[in-house]
Amino acid sequence: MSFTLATWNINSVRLREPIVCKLLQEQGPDVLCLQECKSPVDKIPTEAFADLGYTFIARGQKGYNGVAILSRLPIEDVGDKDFAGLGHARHVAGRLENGVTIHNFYVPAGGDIPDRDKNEKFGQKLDYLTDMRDWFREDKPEKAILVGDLNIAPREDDVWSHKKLLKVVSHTPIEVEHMAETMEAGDWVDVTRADIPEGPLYSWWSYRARDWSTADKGRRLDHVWATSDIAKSGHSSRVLREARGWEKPSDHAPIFATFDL
DNA sequence: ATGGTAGGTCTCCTA
Repeated sequence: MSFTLATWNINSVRLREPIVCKLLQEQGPDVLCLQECKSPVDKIPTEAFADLGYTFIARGQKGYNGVAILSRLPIEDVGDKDFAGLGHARHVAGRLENGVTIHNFYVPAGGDIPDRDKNEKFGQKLDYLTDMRDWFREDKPEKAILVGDLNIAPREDDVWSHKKLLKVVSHTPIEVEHMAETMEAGDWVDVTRADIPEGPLYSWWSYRARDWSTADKGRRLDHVWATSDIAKSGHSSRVLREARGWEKPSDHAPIFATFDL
């Protein structure tokens, strides 16, 4: 069995219902994981997605955060976890009939100042990653895929300027360390980078840039990981960069990967 | 060094 999975920080699923449908129609992923739905679950516009053959699993809250998994394959809701006890809707998991578990994450952005003494949100981000690490250590994931907006660009070629971003939240050494520990704890493999080892693969460009594509000051904040037992079945990774230029775009582009299992 | 844009909600918070 082969299935294609996509992950996309949608920055309001209600406002962007048309481009979610466009993605489903034009790209036809079997599973689409969304982050920053910014909607209570009962206000997610699921009817249009259902008409295209997609069921959904979601966790939501008013105004902030929110994650959803749209799927045209049968999928079972296998729960969520409130990492770091923030009380935010940032994680949900589903299981496909082939036994593969899909974790959909929206890791806290962490505010502007990369110092937990001066900025509580940065501490929460680090704590969130530490809690993920401890959970994966305790309960070793198998046959699992982890996707989402992890809000960290770990490698030098994951940002437009490594030097200029070393002290910018998303690319600081302490965040990169925390991410590496989380990966190691779950024996996760970065499928996107296993597939495409070199060069920029940005998935986010600020709304504040005048000409985002020409300036191309992007970061790779969105990730597709798989546990090492199934990571080799992942292939055909890509970023749908054009989606950043669609009508009323999200500031993130979707990432794709296909798994043969 | 600074400010720039976007979304949700209800006046400013978050990204």
